[in-house]
Amino acid sequence: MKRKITLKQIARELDVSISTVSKALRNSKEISEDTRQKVQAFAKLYNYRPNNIALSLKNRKTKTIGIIIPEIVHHFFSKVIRGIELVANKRGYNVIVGLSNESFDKEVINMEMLANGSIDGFILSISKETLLQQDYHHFYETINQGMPIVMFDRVVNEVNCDKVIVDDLKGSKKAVEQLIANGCKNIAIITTKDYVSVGRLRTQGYLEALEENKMEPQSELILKIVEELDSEDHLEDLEAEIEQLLVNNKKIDGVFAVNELYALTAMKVARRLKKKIPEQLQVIGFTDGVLSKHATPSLTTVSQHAEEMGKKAAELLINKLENEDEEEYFETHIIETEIIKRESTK
Amino acid sequence: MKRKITLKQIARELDVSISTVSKALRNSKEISEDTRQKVQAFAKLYNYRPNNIALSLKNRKTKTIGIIIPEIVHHFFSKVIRGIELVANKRGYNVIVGLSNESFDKEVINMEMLANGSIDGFILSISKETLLQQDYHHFYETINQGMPIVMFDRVVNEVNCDKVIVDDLKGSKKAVEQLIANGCKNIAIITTKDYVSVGRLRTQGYLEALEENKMEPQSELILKIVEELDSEDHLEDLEAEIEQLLVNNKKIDGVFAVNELYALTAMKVARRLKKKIPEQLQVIGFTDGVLSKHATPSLTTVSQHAEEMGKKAAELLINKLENEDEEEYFETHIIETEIIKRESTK
DNA sequence: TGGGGCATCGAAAACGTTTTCGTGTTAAAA
DNA sequence: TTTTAACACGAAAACGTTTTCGATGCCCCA
Repeated sequence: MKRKITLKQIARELDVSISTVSKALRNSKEISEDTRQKVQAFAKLYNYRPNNIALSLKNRKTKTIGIIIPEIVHHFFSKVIRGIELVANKRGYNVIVGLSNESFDKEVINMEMLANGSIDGFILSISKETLLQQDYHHFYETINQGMPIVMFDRVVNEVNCDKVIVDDLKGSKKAVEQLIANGCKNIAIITTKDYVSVGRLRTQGYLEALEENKMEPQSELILKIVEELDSEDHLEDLEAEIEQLLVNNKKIDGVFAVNELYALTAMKVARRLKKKIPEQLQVIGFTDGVLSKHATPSLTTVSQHAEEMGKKAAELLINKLENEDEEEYFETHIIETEIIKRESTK
Repeated sequence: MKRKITLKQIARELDVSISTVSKALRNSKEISEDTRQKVQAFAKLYNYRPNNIALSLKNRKTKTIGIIIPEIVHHFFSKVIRGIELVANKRGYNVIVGLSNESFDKEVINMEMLANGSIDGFILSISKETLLQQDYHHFYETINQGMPIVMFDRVVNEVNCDKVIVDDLKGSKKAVEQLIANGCKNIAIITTKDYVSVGRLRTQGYLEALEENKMEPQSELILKIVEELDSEDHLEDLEAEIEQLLVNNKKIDGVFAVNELYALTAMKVARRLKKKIPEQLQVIGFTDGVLSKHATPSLTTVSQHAEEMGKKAAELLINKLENEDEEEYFETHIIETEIIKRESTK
């Protein structure tokens, strides 16, 4: 077991100074052809690689970017990570991830751990608890210390930074319009509580679509799920709530769900209630994940191009990192949604 | 925008030496109560945090572990990451991920990027291409440099390191035995080519189960899929192959698939062929993912406890990192599988 | 012969820590 | 009064780089 070789060791072996070795390896013309060859040969033989940590300390940049997301076992987030990793790697950056697990405290702790020199900038999606408490001091502080942040998907207006979002409002509007065009007269929405910004916006899109089509919104067709039911352990409760919605409102012929789980559960309940999909009930979900494609019937969804989001976020961040001199200017990039038609709609 | 404050700045402001500041902050009793208070107050006021990079350089350890996986948009791998992150964080470590994208070159490059001081050890799952080429020099080299590796799931005997695997053989054997117990007489297997170790082992488990139950293996019931068809773009080809299997062998009344996708596709094809599940055809899949739970009918699976694997791998690695003095000793931890019964079996 | 200029190299600082060792001061012991 | 020991602090090295600035030696030309 031999430790990694350093400049100092090479210098000692070849009986030259450390500076000479360093310069020789970087092909400085200060060094004679002879010594250059000698040093490079030796370095190659011993497979010398500069120590990243030392370089980070010297350059005051680590060439790694920190990702903070609420959850990684999630198709959307893992796709975003893949996108980030793709462009990050291409541009010579590494990626270090922290999970907030939807908790405010873990979000703060994770950010503090990484902000102490480990990374050059953040790409993050805000945890639900943080959104609920509306406490954003940790974002302000890191930004204040000169560390750029790019937020994606779950963002917040109060914080001044680059953002990458999907056009939730327009996306859900398009989805509901699709249902209307398909002949639905009574469209229900299954959404989250309003403090989740994406839920709120999607609800708003639903309402706007109805309004613009002269359809009266009916409060009993709007089901706002408390997030506790999102967990796998509470599937039955979720089913019960949706079942109640469908049973109490037999006229419902279209369902727009703000995520995959809600949509699939709705289809499951509908099947139990002997409602034919899409003949009697059409369903569209937001978030195009694996489930949608492989469901029976397969689910029509609003795709939010998660990987694109990741790529864009990484580009924004790295651009900012590599042009520090630029004046302050924050961009909010909107990723267009796209309706992917499958079997759950006519 | 104020940069993060350093010991040197504190020292200058308070007109003491850097060493004094450092000691005061670490509550050294070398420092008088007075100065200690003064320094700590000042540090708190300016929210001083030691620079991680400097600490890493000094201590020659980074307190971060590198993960290399073939793919992150994958329920199994993201669950493993979550497990790793959980115990890593609890023990004060960060996690940095690299994706090999099933490519040998990217695996090597990623490992080289991280091995130059950025991390203390690796947790990885080998890419398919590496398994195919059987070129493991990058593993040997990093181990040789004193950097420990823990492999999980896709491991290889040739490399001497800690491993965490699921008992693929026993797991698939249990699954097939379950099918036999449920009355299946002609059980097909949908598996991968043999160079994927997990595929090979699961096939072996299938064969052993048949043998021990005095059932003759029939080569026409063994379908080995080339990995190119795994991609989302080749779903039709995959379906075609499976359809051929089922059409050519009408007697098949049980299917064991080595992953979720194969199992779900089998069910889809069966439905098209008007085969009732589970009455006429029972299906069990390996890998318990989201798809299984939400499929219709929901899929009976062999769960491999991905999160447990991650946790165990992280524990093995960190233990090794924190007891460097120990003599060489490598452990292969086997995670027990568990059959989760759902609707696709009787 | 003296000096200018070039080619080649080394010393040292810097990045931000921790830690060892030394030093000066003061109070207690002899 | 002198010696000793405790106390409080600072200097410096070390981790592994890169880079600036000198320093040497040599050749060439006046």
